[in-house]
Amino acid sequence: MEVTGHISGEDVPRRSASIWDVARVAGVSQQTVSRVINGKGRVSAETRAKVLRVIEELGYRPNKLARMLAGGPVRSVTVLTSDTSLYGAAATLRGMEEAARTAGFSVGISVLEPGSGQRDVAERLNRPGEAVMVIAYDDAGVRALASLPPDVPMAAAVERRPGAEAPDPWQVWLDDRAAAAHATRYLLSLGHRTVHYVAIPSSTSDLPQRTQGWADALRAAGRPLPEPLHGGWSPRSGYLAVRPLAADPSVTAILCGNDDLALGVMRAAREAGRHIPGDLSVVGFDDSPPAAYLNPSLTTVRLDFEGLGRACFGLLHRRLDPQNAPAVPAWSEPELIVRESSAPAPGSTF
Amino acid sequence: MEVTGHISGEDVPRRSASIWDVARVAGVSQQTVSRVINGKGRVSAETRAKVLRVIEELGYRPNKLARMLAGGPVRSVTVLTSDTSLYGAAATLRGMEEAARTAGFSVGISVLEPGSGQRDVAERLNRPGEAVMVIAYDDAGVRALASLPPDVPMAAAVERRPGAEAPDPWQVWLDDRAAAAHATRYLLSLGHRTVHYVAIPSSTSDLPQRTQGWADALRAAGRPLPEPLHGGWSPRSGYLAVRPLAADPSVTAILCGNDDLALGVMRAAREAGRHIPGDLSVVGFDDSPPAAYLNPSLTTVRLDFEGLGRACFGLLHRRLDPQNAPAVPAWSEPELIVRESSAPAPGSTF
DNA sequence: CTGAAAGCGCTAACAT
DNA sequence: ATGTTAGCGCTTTCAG
Repeated sequence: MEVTGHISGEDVPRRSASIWDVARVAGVSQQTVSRVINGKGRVSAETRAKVLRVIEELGYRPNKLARMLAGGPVRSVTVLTSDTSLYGAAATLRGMEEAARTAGFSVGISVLEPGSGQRDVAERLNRPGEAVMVIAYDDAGVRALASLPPDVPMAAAVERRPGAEAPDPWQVWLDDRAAAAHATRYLLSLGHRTVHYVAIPSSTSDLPQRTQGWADALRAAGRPLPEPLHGGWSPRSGYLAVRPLAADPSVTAILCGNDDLALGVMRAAREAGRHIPGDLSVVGFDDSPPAAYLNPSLTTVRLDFEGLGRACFGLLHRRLDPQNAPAVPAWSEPELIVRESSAPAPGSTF
Repeated sequence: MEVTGHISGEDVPRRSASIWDVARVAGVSQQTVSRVINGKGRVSAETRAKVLRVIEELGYRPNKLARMLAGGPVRSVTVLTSDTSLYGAAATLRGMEEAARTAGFSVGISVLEPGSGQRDVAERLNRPGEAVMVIAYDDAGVRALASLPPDVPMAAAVERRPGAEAPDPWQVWLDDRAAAAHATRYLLSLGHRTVHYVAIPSSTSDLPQRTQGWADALRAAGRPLPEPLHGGWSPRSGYLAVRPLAADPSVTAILCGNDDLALGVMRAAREAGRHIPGDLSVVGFDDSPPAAYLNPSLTTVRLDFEGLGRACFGLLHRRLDPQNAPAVPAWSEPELIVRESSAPAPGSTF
């Protein structure tokens, strides 16, 4: 047999270096290596240099698992969310991540399945007591929030629960209700007799915030309150929800629970031969990136999801470390962005 | 001082129960509890029942960290991806998750920052040797893939590297090149003299697959090859990239690197007074959910990202457990979906 | 400044 | 069928 061993047997370590290997090679105690890594406790410059050199040499990387197990500093958060392809959740997530990363936290994400139970949620935590953020805009998120063990340090971005008198101090939300009311009043001000509403799925058993705001405004103005239409999250669901009404000339203004629904609604209306905004005004919710480029461009409520996500992390940070965490950053209130999809009611004198 | 202690001192465990607590209360050894939990080794039905009861009582939940540290079965994957708000990445992620969850793996996600370096990627792994999937459609993803330590078991969804003779067996991809060529030939067949292209950012230093496919088709047909336009990922970037050309009547067909770009392109064209598809045909890439509902609805290349994600996990699974992992599922090839945004060239006799 | 010892919660290998 | 013994890789004590 030829001697080829020394080529492939190039001293490849079977398993990556541990803190002990570094200590051994550097000729110091394992504890000293730990000190160098964490910058805690005083170590002579010389020793530190040597240790760092060996770390480089061996390609040593600390094992997070072990560190956490041993009760090291937390510095990590898990975000529980469902369906990252929805704009609101994705944008909130971005805000959370940015803030967490900036504060030196590493962030992991775990996606909730629609059918996930209580047991399942607990299962996702690496260890009891891990820090968690929840994006609870839909049913799965709300359930996850509810089934989180009470001892875990957490903060959540939620749809505000209607009538919550003493809101959980570890939750943040946008004032969807006021925003929906504002958008509705805007449409009424254009001369529309009433406004129809296509709802996104509710995260609560009660009326969702956006639906309530819409109803608030209609009631306050003494206008007829149509039955809300039930959409999902997708353009397709908006299309299907509105198709039965699309041709009805008495329907002149539709508010949608999100921009994707609005897209489907506009298509259903066009297919029914109606012109937007001439015959029908459509207003969305979210101001997602495509909204400004649609045809017609979409009047919509801009929501500061990223800011909300940053604030949510701010809350968590203060909870974990009340002494040193900076103040929770503010976020923007919802704002109506008027574009091409809304106009005075047909036949109105505006 | 009044005696209120027994009210608040309600025996609340300061820290959650460990396997030892269960063992102690159940009057068995800690190992027996482990056996019950994992269903390994024989335990008498009686003992098992008692242990389970105590587990329930104490609300005991195993600590994943400790389990992993101790070398327990892996059953967990981390997905590295950048920007989950892009349709392609989000859909791939969904496929990966579904497949992994189905196979009994828990999946965590870590989002790559655009500027993340080599060191940073290694940092995200909980322990050396953790199983990883990478979604490498953009620069950050490709860099992460490259800087992954060679010993980690991984699989990746990638844009195919041009000219890769021996493709990595742990990678999956869609044939973007052929799909782009097909879409381009389709436009030429409608009588367009040539086709312009708005590119998404490249993940490689070489020409991206979609750009190549487009060029392939043009060259094969002996048509002029315009300089590709460089877009980003957003509708806005498509809008900005095309605006300079939008009014040019010699531009009658534009292929876009994704649907969002196409949205921006269509708007730029309309603002320049051009009618779609009468004056200008626009074709997208991805067939994202909104595509069918746009005005006009978008002709686009449907890409099976979810299937690709499932296949990617299949690959990883076989790598981790060649004996028992099922065959890697197939995924669909790209398919051109013709809708309203494309039509015969103006003045053509088709 | 540095080292030794104990233990985080769990599983795998040996006992019995 | 169950218990005992080692670690996994790290961070806290506590001693020098």
